[in-house]
Amino acid sequence: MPELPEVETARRLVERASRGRRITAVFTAPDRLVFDGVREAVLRAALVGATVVGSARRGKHFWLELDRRPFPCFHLGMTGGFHFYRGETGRPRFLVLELELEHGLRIGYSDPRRLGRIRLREDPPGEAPIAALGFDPVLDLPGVAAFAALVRARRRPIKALLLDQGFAAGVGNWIADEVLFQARVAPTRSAHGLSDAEIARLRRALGRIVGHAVSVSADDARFPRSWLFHVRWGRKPGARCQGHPVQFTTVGGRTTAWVPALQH
DNA sequence: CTCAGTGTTCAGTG
DNA sequence: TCACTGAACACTGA
Repeated sequence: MPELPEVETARRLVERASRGRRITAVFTAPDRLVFDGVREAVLRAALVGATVVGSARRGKHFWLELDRRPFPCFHLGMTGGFHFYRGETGRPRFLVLELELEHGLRIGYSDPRRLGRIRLREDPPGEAPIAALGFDPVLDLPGVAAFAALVRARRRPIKALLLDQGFAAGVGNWIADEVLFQARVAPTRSAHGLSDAEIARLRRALGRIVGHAVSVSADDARFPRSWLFHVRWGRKPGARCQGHPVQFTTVGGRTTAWVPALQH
């Protein structure tokens, strides 16, 4: 489920496994889609022999910092994920990239639907596509006044704005729905027409939800029972949240779960 | 067998 | 410029 909290959790796991270690071997699957134009030989030359010194994230993108540039950058799409194992027998299905580290641990990136992307960048935050991202709710959440100005500059439905990575980097479908639910704002409302109080509630909900999800390593079993999250999957007819019916519609081109009795 | 889906980008339209 | 729609990417699982 790679939205911001899942990506941050993946980043921490990958960094913990690799920081201070040299990359001794690289395996790549022949996948021109995920590698987004990066040739295998170029990727291999960039990675083999380099030592991982850290990592960073912005929105749903994260990258490994090496002892030399360029750095490998990852976007997990909808189905990308990391696996940790030793030996070739532990390889996951749909493996796209595998890094073998000097202590023998292998980090495999697999992506069944191949919507993720792996790129090389000299300066990840200063170059496309990361440079075009909006604020990150964990790193950069604007103050109330700045947040209100950003929101009111647009006339799109507020849910479509929340999903726009150029507005808030890292917000995906479930976070957008959860933020609107907890802020008690209907997803179809025009961003331009929201009141000061509604915008303040949206900002607080965004910070609180993303902060909590990150603090529990994106483990949804540890999300509070009151969250809409637990009933939004599967479009179950008759689903209820906090005693009220859940409505499923499409907003901003995405499946949207909301509670009309509580969101106005 | 059919269809929706945790994401993004691009072409086309208004 | 803004905003919206649909398609494309490719596969799983209900």
